[in-house]
Amino acid sequence: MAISQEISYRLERLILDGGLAPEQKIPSERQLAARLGVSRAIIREALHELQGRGVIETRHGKGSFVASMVPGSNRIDDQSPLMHLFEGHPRTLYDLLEVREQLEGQAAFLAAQRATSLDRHRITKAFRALEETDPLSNARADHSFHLAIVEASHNPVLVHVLNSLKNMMLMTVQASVANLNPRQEMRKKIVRQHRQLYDAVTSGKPGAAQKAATAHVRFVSDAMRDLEKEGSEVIRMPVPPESPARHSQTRL
Amino acid sequence: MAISQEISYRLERLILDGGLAPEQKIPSERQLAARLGVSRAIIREALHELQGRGVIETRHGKGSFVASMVPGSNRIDDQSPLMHLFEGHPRTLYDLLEVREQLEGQAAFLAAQRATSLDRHRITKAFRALEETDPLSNARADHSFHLAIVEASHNPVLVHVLNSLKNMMLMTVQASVANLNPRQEMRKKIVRQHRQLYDAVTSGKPGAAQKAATAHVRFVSDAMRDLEKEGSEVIRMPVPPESPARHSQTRL
DNA sequence: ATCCTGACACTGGTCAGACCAGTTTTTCCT
DNA sequence: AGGAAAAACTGGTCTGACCAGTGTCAGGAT
Repeated sequence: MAISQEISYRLERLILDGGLAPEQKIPSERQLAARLGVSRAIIREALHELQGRGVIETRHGKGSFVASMVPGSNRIDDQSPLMHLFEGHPRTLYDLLEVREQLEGQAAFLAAQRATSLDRHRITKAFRALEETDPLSNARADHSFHLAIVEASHNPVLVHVLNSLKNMMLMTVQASVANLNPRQEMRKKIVRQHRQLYDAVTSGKPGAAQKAATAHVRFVSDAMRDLEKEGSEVIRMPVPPESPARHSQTRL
Repeated sequence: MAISQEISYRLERLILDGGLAPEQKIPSERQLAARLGVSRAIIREALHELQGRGVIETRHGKGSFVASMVPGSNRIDDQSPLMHLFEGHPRTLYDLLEVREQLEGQAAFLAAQRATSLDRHRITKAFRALEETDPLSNARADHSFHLAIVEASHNPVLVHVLNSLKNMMLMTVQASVANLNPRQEMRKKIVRQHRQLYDAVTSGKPGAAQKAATAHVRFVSDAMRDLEKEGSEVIRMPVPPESPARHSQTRL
């Protein structure tokens, strides 16, 4: 393994083990180079690696600092590189929602057509949980609800594609919930949309289900766009990954 | 912002947009340095940043390569379990076409809305090639045509998702062409569908474009279903992978 | 005494050129 | 033609220089 990678690895370990606290300043590049007996270029490459990973931040003229991580100490290193792409490119959020709008609509359509009684049971369960859940853990309930519908589409490819987008979906759902929930009217509208979607799917109305799903995603997207205009922070930290027992998973 | 970060950003974007496909080799550090007019150290720092977030992989003596990651870090390629599913269960072909129908429709819709003159030029070129090509190499021309439209949607997520389905898409397109082309009436219909799609997209009619695209995919899907009933072999070997000169490459 | 100002000593950012170490291609001798 | 040496790639590392922000602190003007 390259030296720069060994060093980035060591530094990361040091930080994660608590040797270096968040916001704490990291020794200067020249100091590190001298102390570790390597050239400064190597140190810079190692730091850039950590930077790319979001572990540290670097400020010209000041130095490098351990990035302050989210409260809750979820340092579970995300498995999806795309996450990072995301953070840097907010526009991608809307690109994603654009695709989601379509796929969720299709999933709802197919779910309404194909859902078995077992599927409907799962969807109902998720829907109830969503209604009863406090807004805080709402993001996950929200996601579970949508997931149940997607799986009811009985299209493995659709499930797979959307599953690939899981992390990002979680993030957008999270973002939407985090930002939209505080607003009572928003929340009410969203709840109503969920109800419409639920009704359409469980009562077997494909067209209505599709409309409800696309409208829902569209609404969330538009709402976030508005929020952004107001200057609010839209992008949020991802929800810590969970791996719920996925029944469809076995089909893949 | 530092130059190295601008560069890593640009490369990232390039990859996101599908300009650089997974497993594809990135120009050598010295080439990039020369082409971008910066020192090699900068290039290395940028690459280390991308490396840190798992976007690329670097092999000593060989070069740097786009990590085979797909939206959500799940690869939907030959190594994917999906592919195995495929072999044993032709039904997946129709699941795939179901999703494609939707996404191609959306892509066509967006392309009709957003295509720049350059995009239209590319689409036109691909379309002409498609018309002039003999049925044998038609599969690739067909794919290129659809790809040009997808890229004109200017939605990186859409591009990337469809790009990760590339192998499977090629397979289906190939299957369709191989099976449908021999039948004169079929071929004529398909040509007419392509023409409709082309006209709608280049003349900026989103609704018509979407209809044309979904109808096309639907037609192909139905036609194959019919063929299957007749006992013909539908599934074919995938087209040998090629790495066509991607126009985005020049943006480096 | 207080407030500015400017020199200086930090910090990271960039560059040039060199050499080492793997990998691939080319060349040329057998 | 076959195979081994040589050359031409690739990334990995080092050195030393200079530029560009930031902070400090002494000294002069008020």
